[in-house]
Formats: sequence, C-alpha cells, structure tokens
Amino acid sequence: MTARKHSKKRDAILDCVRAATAHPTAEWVYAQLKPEIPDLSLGTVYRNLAAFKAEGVIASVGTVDGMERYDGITRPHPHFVCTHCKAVLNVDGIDPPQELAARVTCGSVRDCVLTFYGICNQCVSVDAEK
Amino acid sequence: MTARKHSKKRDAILDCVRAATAHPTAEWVYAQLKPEIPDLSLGTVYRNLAAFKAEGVIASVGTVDGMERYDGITRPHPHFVCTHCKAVLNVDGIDPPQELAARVTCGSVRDCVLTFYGICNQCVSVDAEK
DNA sequence: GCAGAAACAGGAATGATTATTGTTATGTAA
DNA sequence: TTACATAACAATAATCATTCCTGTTTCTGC
Repeated sequence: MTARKHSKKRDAILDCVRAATAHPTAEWVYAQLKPEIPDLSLGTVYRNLAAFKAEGVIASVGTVDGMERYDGITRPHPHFVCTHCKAVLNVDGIDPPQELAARVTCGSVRDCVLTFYGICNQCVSVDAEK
Repeated sequence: MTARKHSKKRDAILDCVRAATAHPTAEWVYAQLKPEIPDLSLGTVYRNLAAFKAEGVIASVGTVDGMERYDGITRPHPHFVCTHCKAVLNVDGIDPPQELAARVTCGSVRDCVLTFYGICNQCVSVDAEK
C-alpha cells in the first residue's frame, strides 16, 4: 500500500506546514525549506500544497491580501486575522456553528469558515506605545 | 463642502454593484458597464471598488478562487459559496455571531465573516440529472 | 537491472490587482 | 472673470502570486 506518494520534498512540505505555529503562505514554506533543500522549486511547493489540500490532509484558512494561508489542522475552527500585521491566529473556545449550518436552505453545506478581523493584542500594544 | 466625488463612471460602478443580485467581481462589473461606457478601464473599476469599500459604502464578501467578491449590502451577514458554480448567495435567518466575537480574546474584533461552502440547490439538481 | 509511471525543477505564461503618469475638473486670489 | 495652483480622475503600464508546460530525474514493480 506504500505505492502512494512519498517523496522527501513532499514530506518536508507537509511537515513544515504541520510544525508551523502560524498559518503559512506557500512562499513562507518555500523560504523555510529552501536552505535545507536547495533544489526546491516554488512551483513544487504550490503544487504539493494544493494536492494536500485536495486530499484533505491540510486545510486552507483563506486568502489574506491575495495570499493563501494554510493550516495543518483540518478540523474546522475559527480564525482571527489581524488586519495590521496580517497574522492569522486560531481562536479557541468557540465552537464552529455546525448547528447554524443545518439552517442553511440554499444548498448542502460541506464546510464552514468563521473568521474574525481586527487588531491583535500585540499590535494594539505597539500602537499604544506611540 | 468636501470634494464630492461625482463622476459618471464612479456612479455607474456603484449603481451596478448595488443593482446586482449576485455578488460581482470587478471583472463582472467591468463587463457590464463596458458596452454603455466604452472608454472605461478595468483599473478604474478596481480603484473605485476599493475606494467604496474603504468608505464603507460597499462591502467585500471575501475572495473566491482569487477573485474578490463585492456586496452592495454593508451590514454583515453570512454567505453561502457554491464550490461548483462559484455563486455567492446571501444566507437569511442566521444572525451574525456578534456574541461570539465578544468571546475572542486574542485581539479586538472589528469585523466578522461567516461563510458556508457547499453545493447550491441548483447545482445539485443539475448533477442529479446526469 | 529494466521499463513504466509519477514527481520534480525551472521558467514562461496567465490573470487579478496596483502603481504611475498624463489629463481634467475645481477652488482661489487678484 | 481670469490666471494659476491643486486635487481628483482615468488609462496605461507594471507587479505579484499562482499555474501551466516541458524536459529530466527518481521511484516502484517486475
């Protein structure tokens, strides 16, 4: 059954996304892996991230400023996007509104994304110092 | 009196977004207006849509397939995105989870986006015919 | 070891979005 | 009212993330 896909680069990309505490972009993953894997192509990162996403191995948080942000956690959970520093944070303690999805009548819901936008605590602190 | 931004093209763009029943892209607005305003540039549509969004006159629903979708309704309300036909529909009967936003501790929430993904009823019907 | 298939790198192409630059409209002082 | 300064505007050009294409390499099954 190991006839599936195993590739050193492929595994490295997956590990990188899963190990990342933040929600990385394709470019960030590329920058992380490039030093240890010099013959890595940016296109490979894009292709593998898209493949992982299609498989459901990783998830996409959405696009911030035109750049797609990935997440090693596939279980749906809300996110907080700082509009100042562009950080994407996980929000704990809030259940994904699955019961709300049941009330949607215009189609069959497969997925649900709940995202909050605002200024993160760190950026608020920095602004306060000014 | 502040410089009132009166422009035939500007007004036409705003009217177009507000009159649209769907959630248009910049390209769609451009395609709609181009026949009646031949000397209209795509960049003008982008710039004005961004300006309207910054003013709060219109809202952005988010990006679907890398294309930003606009909305003439600024009051936050959930949306349903059909992953098949890429339609963006308004979801009625579900309150925006403002009370959930109060429970977010990692920053001060300014905005909240709740989006459902799935197959819309129309696409389900079409698939069933196959 | 060999053949076939899949994965890979590199670069070019694509398409959405933004910056630049020339032009037009508007306010102001004489 | 007219000449001038200034801001807004639109069209074109450029940018940037992402995808597509082609030749090459690597891995698996036999």
